[in-house]
Amino acid sequence: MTADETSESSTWSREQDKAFENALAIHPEGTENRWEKIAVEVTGKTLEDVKSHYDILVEDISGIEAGLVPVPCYVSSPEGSVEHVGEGGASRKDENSQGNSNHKGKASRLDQERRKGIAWTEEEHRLFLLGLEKYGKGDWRSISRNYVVTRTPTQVASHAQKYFIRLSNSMNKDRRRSSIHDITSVGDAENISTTSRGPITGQTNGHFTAGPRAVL
DNA sequence: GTAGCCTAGATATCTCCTAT
DNA sequence: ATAGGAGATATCTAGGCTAC
Repeated sequence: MTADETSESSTWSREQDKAFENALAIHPEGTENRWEKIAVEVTGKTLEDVKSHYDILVEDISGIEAGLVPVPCYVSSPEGSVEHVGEGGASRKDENSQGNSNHKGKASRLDQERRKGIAWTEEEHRLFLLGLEKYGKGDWRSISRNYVVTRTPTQVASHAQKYFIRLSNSMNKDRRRSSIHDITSVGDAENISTTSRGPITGQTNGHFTAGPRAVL
């Protein structure tokens, strides 16, 4: 994303961005007069503005999908926690749920294996939001494969879990520490500590659910 | 400086869906 | 009908931040 930051006419404030994201979710593809409705929601922006903003977003996604946009690559930390890239999700799960039901144990857990983990970067989180917007809630595999390629589906799901918890909590509590989950739209990166409401909630088609059993 | 609280990532387990 | 795969949810643990 660069275009909208350079040209003044297309400068988007955080609030506008959030309103835009909100509107996108509220008026999914297929909605009649979608862009007009979205433009109404985003104060200070015209129909053309929101359209071009969306185009930029789409271009961004295309670039990411085409591998043109470099993403941080944490292939294997010292402990080898993030190797992913591929069908990650199943990997560990297979080992656990498949045969080793005997050790729910931490024994094999290499005590230290659990620790830390690599913190999500804003970039990853934004990719996550993009993927969430495109594939919707539940399709962690696709999001992992096409957007947050540095994370396994399991990691994405875990991140999503916390994200949505944070989201629902933040509705009621203003008194929260800032966190990466405060970035609720792809253009919200610099606004981490502000009270952001206008989250991408995984509504791809106007419905909240994407997975077979929508909970959360 | 210390204690307590909050956040976030990882992991374990359960449930449901789909393929064979 | 069964097995395997995938997502959802609960819980644990570590680190960071805030208040005292």
